[in-house]
Amino acid sequence: MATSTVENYLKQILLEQQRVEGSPVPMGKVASALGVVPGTTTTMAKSLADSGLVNYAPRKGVRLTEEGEKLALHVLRRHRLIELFLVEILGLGWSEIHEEAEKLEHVISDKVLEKIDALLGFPTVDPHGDPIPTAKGKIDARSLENLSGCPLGEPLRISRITDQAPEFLRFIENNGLQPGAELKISEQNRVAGTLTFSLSKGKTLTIGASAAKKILVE
Amino acid sequence: MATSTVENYLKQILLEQQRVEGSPVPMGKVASALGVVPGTTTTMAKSLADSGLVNYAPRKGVRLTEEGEKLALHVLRRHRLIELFLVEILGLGWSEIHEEAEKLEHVISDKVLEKIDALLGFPTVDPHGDPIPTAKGKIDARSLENLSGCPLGEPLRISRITDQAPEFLRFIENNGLQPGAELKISEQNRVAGTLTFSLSKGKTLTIGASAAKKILVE
DNA sequence: CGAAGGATTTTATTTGTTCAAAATCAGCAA
DNA sequence: TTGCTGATTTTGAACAAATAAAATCCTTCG
Repeated sequence: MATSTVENYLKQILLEQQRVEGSPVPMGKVASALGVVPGTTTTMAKSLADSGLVNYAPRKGVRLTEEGEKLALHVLRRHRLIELFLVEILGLGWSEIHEEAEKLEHVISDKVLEKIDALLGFPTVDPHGDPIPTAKGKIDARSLENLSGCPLGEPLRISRITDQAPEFLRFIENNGLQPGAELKISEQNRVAGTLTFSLSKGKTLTIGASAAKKILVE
Repeated sequence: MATSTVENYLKQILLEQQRVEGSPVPMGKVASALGVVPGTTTTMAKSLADSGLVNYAPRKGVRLTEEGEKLALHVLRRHRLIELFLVEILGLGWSEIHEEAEKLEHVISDKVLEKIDALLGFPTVDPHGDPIPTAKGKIDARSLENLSGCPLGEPLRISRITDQAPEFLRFIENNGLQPGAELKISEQNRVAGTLTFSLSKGKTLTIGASAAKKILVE
């Protein structure tokens, strides 16, 4: 059985590789995502390759095999269902659930997971709007626009926040920018790197381009 | 911070030492309770002693220090609250919760634990009737009689089952012997080592002395 | 082309946890 | 007292995961 460490590597590789289609994930990316020194990931890459979970090309990077991806998706499913569970059932704050889920995802059995899934009514997205893989390993791969690339004036609905950092999430929460919130962009200043929009409740807000990139809408 | 392994040792030592008041817990007991070879526990005992969590007397055994006991009680609290949670909220079967809790108890944060505690209405016993230590580390130490030492004819109420083995718990469940069930002993055969009693619903059951010892009543 | 720089891999160590098997000890029995 | 037996400790080795620092390899730039 895969250790927590292995599960973390696989999950992280999955997350990295679904953002750059096709090419292998460089070891440096994996190392910084997991907070270990690069040397460690090289060692791990070899051992994952030995177990048939990734394809490893030295000096290039790794890519999940079919089996590795299946496992990674299962970990991701656990992670996201747990996050939703923590918010919906236990009433934890938006910004604190990621770390909790990070630990729980490795010890929750399938039995418990399916109970949670049922209790939540078989949801399809987690609190950040990230899609929850199904038990069979299917995941909604629909790609959304981020705020900074949207036309002015049109009504938009936030559907996903792609940054789990507590400070950022607290900012999102404090300003009512959770998935589901509706807004209209009123002004975009490319030079200043800012973007101004109004929320449905009339409030107006200005944020930087880097923050806007982390907010996906439809 | 204590690793899962350390937490397991402490919890197990606590469980052993509360059943034999005063004397140190021999290493052999610890080893078999944790399913490791005796040599391993000797090594661990020394390192726990170095951290000030136990007092270790070579060839005698270990005893928790105040600090060790505090930690152990906290682990036990997590374990028992989680068991109750799994039964009450997620609807898991009686006999399958122990193993689940065994893994979860090491990754649940205090924050989550207190949410669970509140959700359950601040319970004092887990599904097996075992007392749940408070957040402050107090535990109900009331000692109960076991079935095999009780007088005939008197009405008794089951309050605790002291064996977590799934097969035994399934037996208990199938015969309606959960904590709360009421019964009257009708016959005790010391020679045959059996004990017969009738449940409130009129059903009559005969069990062996070893099983009777694991059922505590009041 | 050749050197510089950044990313990656190697190598040698460390930490935590475990096992197998040999060595030691304590208490009891003859 | 001697010796046995069963419990405990020691010793040597393994595995998973990580680090630090030296070595190596691409790519690109002058």
